[in-house]
Amino acid sequence: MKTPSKTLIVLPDDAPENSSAEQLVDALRTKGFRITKIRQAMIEALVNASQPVSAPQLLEQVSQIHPSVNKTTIYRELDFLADNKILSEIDILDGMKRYELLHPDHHHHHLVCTSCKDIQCVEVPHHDLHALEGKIQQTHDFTVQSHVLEFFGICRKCS
Amino acid sequence: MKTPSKTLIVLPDDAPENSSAEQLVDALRTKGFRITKIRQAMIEALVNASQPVSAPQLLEQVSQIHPSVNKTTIYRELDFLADNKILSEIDILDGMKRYELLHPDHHHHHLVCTSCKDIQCVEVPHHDLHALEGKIQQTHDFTVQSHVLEFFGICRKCS
DNA sequence: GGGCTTCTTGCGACTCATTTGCAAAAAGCC
DNA sequence: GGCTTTTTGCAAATGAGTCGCAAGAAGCCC
Repeated sequence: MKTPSKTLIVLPDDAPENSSAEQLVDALRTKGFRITKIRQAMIEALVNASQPVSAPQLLEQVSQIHPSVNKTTIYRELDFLADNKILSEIDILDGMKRYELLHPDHHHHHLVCTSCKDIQCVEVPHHDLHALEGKIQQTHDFTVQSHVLEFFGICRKCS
Repeated sequence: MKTPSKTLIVLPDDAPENSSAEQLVDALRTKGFRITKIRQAMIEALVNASQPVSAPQLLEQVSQIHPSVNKTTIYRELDFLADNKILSEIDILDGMKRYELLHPDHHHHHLVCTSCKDIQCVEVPHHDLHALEGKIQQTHDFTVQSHVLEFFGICRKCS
């Protein structure tokens, strides 16, 4: 079975980005927020990132363009971007949070290689999880707002 | 639909513990490990815990019996117990790991209340996740070793 | 019980992600 | 340009988790 099954959609590495830095910046400007050099640089770094990035990684990247950026600014900006639904936080259990662009129309999960720490995306059929969440709601009187589903293992390169 | 469905087994709050502190201690002794006062106290605390506990929480609990315990000991002991398949680690995204007894015959997930931080358990039908892992293996050349699946939302008391 | 070996523990210092308060700097707007 | 409000930098603090090492306890044999 070499072709992707109907219930598991492979995200090709060269999938077109569906939100560019300019679009995101414009949306923020429209909402009345200021567009500073650092905000701009962070959004660009995040748009260009091939994998979820951590705050320390972003600090290093942004420092190359704006050598005086402070880590506090990076953290505050990450919170700001997450509050504005531009970023989502993910946790690969290595002691720090990572961030990636939030694509409003598609929600995916990750394959984390425990050897090289590489992170791939997988799209999991959502009706299954939704059905499950519905059952949880009924049997546990619990209103599910979100979930975390990540897979850990060994990627092709490391196996 | 008031009765639990076939695919979602509710774990009642008063479910009998299937591993007592004595059994766990005996198993460790049989494997040749020493049973120290702190090891004993930690196992008891974990057996009696109604929810997954963090290292700082355990430190506080154990301190009440052994006021001189050091946090380093707590962390080392948690690693030891996890290595010996007595504990499993869980992550509710609040910045620290939590631990609970590992029940070899049943694997479950959690419902984390984002308001009061209460954690309930849910057993999720495993064949679904296994089927998914099999597909991931084929389509991504990725050998899945473990996964994390946790649900976040609002519990009955907080709604 | 005494002594021995090895496993555990306490201590102190350290790392590192993340947070806080405050005053200075920059953005957007008139 | 000047004003108001948002952002930023800095310095210091917090808090989880880790490390090296020497002292303390468990289990064991006599």
